[in-house]
Amino acid sequence: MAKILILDGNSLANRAFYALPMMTTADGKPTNVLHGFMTMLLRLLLEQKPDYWVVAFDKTKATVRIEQYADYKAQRKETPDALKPQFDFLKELLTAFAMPILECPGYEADDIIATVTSLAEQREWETQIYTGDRDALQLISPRTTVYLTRKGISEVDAYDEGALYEKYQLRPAQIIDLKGLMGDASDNIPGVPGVGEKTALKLLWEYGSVENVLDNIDKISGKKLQENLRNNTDKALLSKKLATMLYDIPLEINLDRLVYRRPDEKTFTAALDKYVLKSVARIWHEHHGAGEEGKDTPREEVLKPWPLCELTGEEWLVRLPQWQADQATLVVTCANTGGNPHWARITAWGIAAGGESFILNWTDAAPEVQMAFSQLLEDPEVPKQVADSKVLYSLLLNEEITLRGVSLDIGLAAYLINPTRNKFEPLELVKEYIPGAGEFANLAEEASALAQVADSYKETLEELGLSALLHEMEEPLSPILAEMEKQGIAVDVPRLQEFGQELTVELQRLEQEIYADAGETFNINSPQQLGHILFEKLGLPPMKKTKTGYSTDADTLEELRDQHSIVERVLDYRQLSKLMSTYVNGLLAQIHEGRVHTTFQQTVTATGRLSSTEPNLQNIPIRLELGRLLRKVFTPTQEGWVLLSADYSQIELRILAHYSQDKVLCESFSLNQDVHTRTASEVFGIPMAEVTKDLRRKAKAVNFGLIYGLTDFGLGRDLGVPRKEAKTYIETYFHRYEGVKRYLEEIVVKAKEEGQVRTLLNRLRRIPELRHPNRVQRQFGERIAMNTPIQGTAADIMKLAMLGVAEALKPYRANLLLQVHDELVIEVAPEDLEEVAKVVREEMESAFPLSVPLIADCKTGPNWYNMESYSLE
DNA sequence: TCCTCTGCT
DNA sequence: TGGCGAGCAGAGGAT
Repeated sequence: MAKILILDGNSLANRAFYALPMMTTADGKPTNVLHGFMTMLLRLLLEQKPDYWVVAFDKTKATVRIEQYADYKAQRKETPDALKPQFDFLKELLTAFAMPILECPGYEADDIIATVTSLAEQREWETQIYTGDRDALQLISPRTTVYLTRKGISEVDAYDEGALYEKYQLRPAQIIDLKGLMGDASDNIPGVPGVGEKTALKLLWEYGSVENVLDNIDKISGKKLQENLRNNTDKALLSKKLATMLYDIPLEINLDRLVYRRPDEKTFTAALDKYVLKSVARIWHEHHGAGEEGKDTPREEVLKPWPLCELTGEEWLVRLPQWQADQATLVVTCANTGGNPHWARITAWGIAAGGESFILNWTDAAPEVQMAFSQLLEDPEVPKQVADSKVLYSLLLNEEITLRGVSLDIGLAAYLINPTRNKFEPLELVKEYIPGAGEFANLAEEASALAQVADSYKETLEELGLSALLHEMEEPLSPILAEMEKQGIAVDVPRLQEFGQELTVELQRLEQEIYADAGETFNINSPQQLGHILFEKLGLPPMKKTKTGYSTDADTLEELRDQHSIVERVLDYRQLSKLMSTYVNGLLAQIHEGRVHTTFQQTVTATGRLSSTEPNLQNIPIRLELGRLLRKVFTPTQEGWVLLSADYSQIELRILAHYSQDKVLCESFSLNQDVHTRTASEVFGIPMAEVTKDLRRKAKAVNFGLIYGLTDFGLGRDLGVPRKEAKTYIETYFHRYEGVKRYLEEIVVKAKEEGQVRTLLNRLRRIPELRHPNRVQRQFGERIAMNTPIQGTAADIMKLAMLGVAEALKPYRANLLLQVHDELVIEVAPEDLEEVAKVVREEMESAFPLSVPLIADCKTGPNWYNMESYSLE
């Protein structure tokens, strides 16, 4: 994990000034701050060996906080004359030291620190903040520690979550509440009169936050205190706001630029001389001097490619069998002809083994050499470490080689360690542990760099308890996905073209009618132009706005449907045009020899689901009949075979039942009831037999909402009922399903404590949003905390099921084709259908035992549209 | 490259 | 106080 140090320049300079005796150069320039600051900096460099670091400074006096509160920092003493010029000297010195400096007009160093911290959190870096300002304690997290100066600046106290709790019994987010109540004399933040640290802490222990304290004034003991709180609610809330560090300052910050770099010796020495900082120079040369390699060698220099060993054809024929006999661990990378891995060809290999690196030109290799390397790749006993095994499986299938013995997929490892990261190129994977790594000159360097980080990945996986998930689920899934992609699904091209022609006719007709309605031609696909026609020319009432103008989305148009004939036509046009562009044309462009070969992305989603691209076969229309017809074009590849679709019934609600152990929900599944009908019966207080369609629909929306982190707003919008009504549904639901309520509350509390959630199979997702100062962001984090264990566990179970199904299908004439989150699509020879359906269902239902039954329903048919339920009983 | 819109679970 | 159910991919327009 990379480490970043963030220093509060103003705060530390102030501390240094008051802590150290006056020092001056011969011509009278004050230098005590320079001395103190640089000493600290060099010590941190030596002891902490940061990969990245930065000093933040206040830029000007006019801060956004003054706009909020005119007296902000008004009391503050004028900066002493001996300190003032030292800021410029210090910045000059730091620049000579190649230390990154950040300033932002109108904002304080605090806000820069908060912003950098939040960026570092996103990258999951270990973050250390050095400051004398206790406000920074609000930034503490599992990966962020705040070091507060004690006595001058040479001694610091480390505050992590534990230390903070020990000292104040507060969570980091409550620091701003503390300030809100007690204020801060040095910043002239008022707080509540008569409330000091003692009282503020007592109130927070009891009520948690400023808002909650103010909501419960009546319950607080002490008449005077009650009165003070009552008369100063504004001050308390304002003070809290002033103490909140701002994350979203208008400053482009590229964390990569904050990488530690060794200063240019001459420049730095000259600057030290200028300010006569002899002891600083001595420390620098003692520990960081030119001849002293290794002591503080920045990590960017650690990446030393293993020596490149060039082998002749004969030498390869000796070396390859040798590796195979030794069962040597190989790190393997390759280059290919580019484009889609489903048909790209491998051109060269990079190999790292035993401290040496190699390049094998594949295109021109002798057949014997190719054969020897193939054997190595196919030998399950020869462990291979790779960056992206699924792509490698695919590429090797094109060479008619079956890769076996992948012992570490570093890309998948990185995904499990942080499923929200989005870069998985080898260089990015290497940078995680060797931050300064530059571009690779060739494949050998790439392989040797990967080899040097492989163990670090393994350690991190072990620490996070993710090794089993990697080796027993994700890695074995990769070859299965590669096979599914390779197999592809057949598309009835003439039928698709015909469908496209029908759409085209309809589209042209609608287009003309819309132009006639509008009285002019325009681009219907442009929301902007459409908005102009609807709301300006035709005078329809705008319902809502987007960032760039009027909203013209389906909800809006639905509201306006009756007001003008153009509206319905636009809705129809949109539907058809989506089908035409995305599905007809999109699909036709992806067809190779009558089939489409999607790519399943295994490292994209934050929850552990797969995603599907080029083409996306996980969003083929089904809801509306017209779109659903598209499914007719998806057929088995072989004449006479049939498609089998098996999907989990209500898997997410079953997982919720398992997690929450809610009596009603569990009973509902154990009795195999229709869960939405049962919910309607509970919420509306009527027998199940009397539940109407409409009540069931409402209950269904509630059940769905639960999984996503229910809000009355969202439910109300979905059901088209007032928010208040939605609220009563939710309240009644939670009254009847107390276990669910308790579970959802507990998971949020736990997530806040740990800053992360896990699925049943231990998949991890960190949720930095939970400690974001913005409440909207925080609530977003809470919904993630509720949804991810459920959605992620469903993804886990499906992946386990796929491993079982793939194995179970081997004896049969059947191919796994698609996974659509809770559904598997398989093509199968009709004579094997009965048995295949049986084993698929068994594998899916027994993939992972929950405390309620898992049910998979099978359907079968000649294409993906005409599917009929298939049951064995 | 971002935004809006729409398709799926 | 205003803003919001979760997770994705792709097309087309505007910038």
